[in-house]
Amino acid sequence: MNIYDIAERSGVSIATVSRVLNGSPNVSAVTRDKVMEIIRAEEYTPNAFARGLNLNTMKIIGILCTDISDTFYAKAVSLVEGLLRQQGFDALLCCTGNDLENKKKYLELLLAKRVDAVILIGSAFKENVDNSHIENAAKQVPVIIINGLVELPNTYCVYCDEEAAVSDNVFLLQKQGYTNILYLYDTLTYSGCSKINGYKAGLRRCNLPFQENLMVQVPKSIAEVKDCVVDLMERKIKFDAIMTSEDLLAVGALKALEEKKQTMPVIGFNNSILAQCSSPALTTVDNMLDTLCPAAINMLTGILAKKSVPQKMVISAKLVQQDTFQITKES
Amino acid sequence: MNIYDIAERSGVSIATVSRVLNGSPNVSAVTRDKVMEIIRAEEYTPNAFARGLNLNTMKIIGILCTDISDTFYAKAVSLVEGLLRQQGFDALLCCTGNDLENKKKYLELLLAKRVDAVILIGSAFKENVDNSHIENAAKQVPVIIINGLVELPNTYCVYCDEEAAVSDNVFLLQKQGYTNILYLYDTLTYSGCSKINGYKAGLRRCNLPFQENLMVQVPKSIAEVKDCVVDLMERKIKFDAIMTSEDLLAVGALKALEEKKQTMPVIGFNNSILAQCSSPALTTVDNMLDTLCPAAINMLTGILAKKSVPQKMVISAKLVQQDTFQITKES
DNA sequence: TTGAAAGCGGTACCAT
DNA sequence: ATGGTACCGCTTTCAA
Repeated sequence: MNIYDIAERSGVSIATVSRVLNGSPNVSAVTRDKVMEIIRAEEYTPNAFARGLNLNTMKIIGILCTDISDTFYAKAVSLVEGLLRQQGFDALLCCTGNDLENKKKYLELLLAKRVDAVILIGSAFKENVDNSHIENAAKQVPVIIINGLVELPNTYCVYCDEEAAVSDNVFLLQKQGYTNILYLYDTLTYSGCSKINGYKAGLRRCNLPFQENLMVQVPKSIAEVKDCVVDLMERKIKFDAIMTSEDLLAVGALKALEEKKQTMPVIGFNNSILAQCSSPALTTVDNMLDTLCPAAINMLTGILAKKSVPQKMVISAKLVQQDTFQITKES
Repeated sequence: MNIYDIAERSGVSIATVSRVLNGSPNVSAVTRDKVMEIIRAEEYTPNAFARGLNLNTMKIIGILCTDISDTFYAKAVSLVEGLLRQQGFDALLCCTGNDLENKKKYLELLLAKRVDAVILIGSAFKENVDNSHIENAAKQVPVIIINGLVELPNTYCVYCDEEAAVSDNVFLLQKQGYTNILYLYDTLTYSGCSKINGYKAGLRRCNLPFQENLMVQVPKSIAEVKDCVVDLMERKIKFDAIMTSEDLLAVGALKALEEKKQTMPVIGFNNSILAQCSSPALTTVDNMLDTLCPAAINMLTGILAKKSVPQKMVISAKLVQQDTFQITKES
């Protein structure tokens, strides 16, 4: 069933059927009704490929993320997908993992499908050496980065000032007398590095020394983090508070503390469901996905509508105080 | 840049360029090399819409799930997306929520995009009354249901025997002397109902009475579940073990137990990351997504290759014993 | 091995 | 308000 069949059955030309389909005002009510009736009766749906070929768009946005089974990305994708749909777009999802070759390959796959734009979720897409794949992509379609920073033509970033957030946390901990702050991180993405910078900046701000052995890289696994932290404690590394680059790591740290029957402030990152699950509930940093995602989609629609939009938008994070650390009144 | 440009620049016809692009053997090596060189030099990518229009496929599979921010669905989508990509498909993601109207609407949106097949993740898509939308969809493309059961022409289901799993758990608990088992559930999807049936079947199997007030529906929120369970305890409802339809609910229950300084067996469902996060780590049921998803994709590729595949595949669940309940040796 | 040309199913311009 | 038709960029059949 195609537009020719509908035209024939309704006794009009395909041009008129097309007008009806696209809600053109230049159709008489009588004709419109007649055509619509046939369309409904035949349960006709226009061929999206043919439309795409003409209009050069199928209203599909490519979403790239490293791993959607990670609660943080899952939440981001969930928000983005919903917002895109509100705007009449579909979301083509592509999970790349952390391998650069895959990221490049998948980005090209998305572009080959002629998506209208690409949204990169997470800073894992900013490589430290070579961002040429993003640069090339941006030559074809707008590239929006959520929670990452890549400054190139036709790329737009919406992110949270995680560096400041971590620095602030160091400051808050120090203010309450915690001066040996263990910092656990997993990846060295742009975001990962920002947080480390924040950690160091926070220490400087508080005139605290940076201690090499208090900044440790751990695998992204609760059990392994737990083992690492237990190991640190058994090796008598001295620390009186823990900050992490991700809630998951903090949960591992909590398990270590529990095992060693110790207690100290712990601050996670991402305000994920894990922070509520752990016991005690984790104090964590909300990096404001609920704000970032709508902002990103606004940017996107602005860009596609050829409006002028800022290339960069920074939002400050928010500390969510649960059981593992509370700001005292005076601080 | 289109196939005509490439043809012109390489001094051949578009037919030949097309052959080169599609790896046809009927092209001389010389011609092939010449054309490929131009293609590379011009960074030409064939227009997917035009291809789609001809071949009537863009190799895109629609994925419907109710909520991808739920860890269970996130994991399923993650697996499915990766497997599809291995097979050269892209995934068009669509999160519907639980509203039937939305489910219908979004299913039609996917079909309008001419996806090659639809994968429904979760039993939430089997409505108790009206599954006509699925039936209609299946008239156009194969419909695969992961962890749900809908028996209609051109629909294929891969699911886990959750009823048996719950029943078995009741049996195991009873064997260790727990006879007043609280069952917490949230939704009454097909899966939700199966589990309830399993709970009742388990009780019958053990000659235990079904107690109305030990089967309670709760909101899908840790804090609210906790409040509910605390409330039950304060109302002196007697129970000595807890089973839930989802890990999240079990986490809430654990929080209640912690608050009331009580301890008893708790068994969650889904083997999600939440089960590892909670403290103590939750004993939970693995509904075998790692097996279900590959099986589903195998089915799908079989169907699209016009091979004969079974319409239904059932896999048994597996109890993952962590800290909140262990099977003793003799049981 | 290669090319010409007919579709695929729409959109939109130009007439009427 | 309506119709005729060129065109979007590719695949594929048929001839040569």
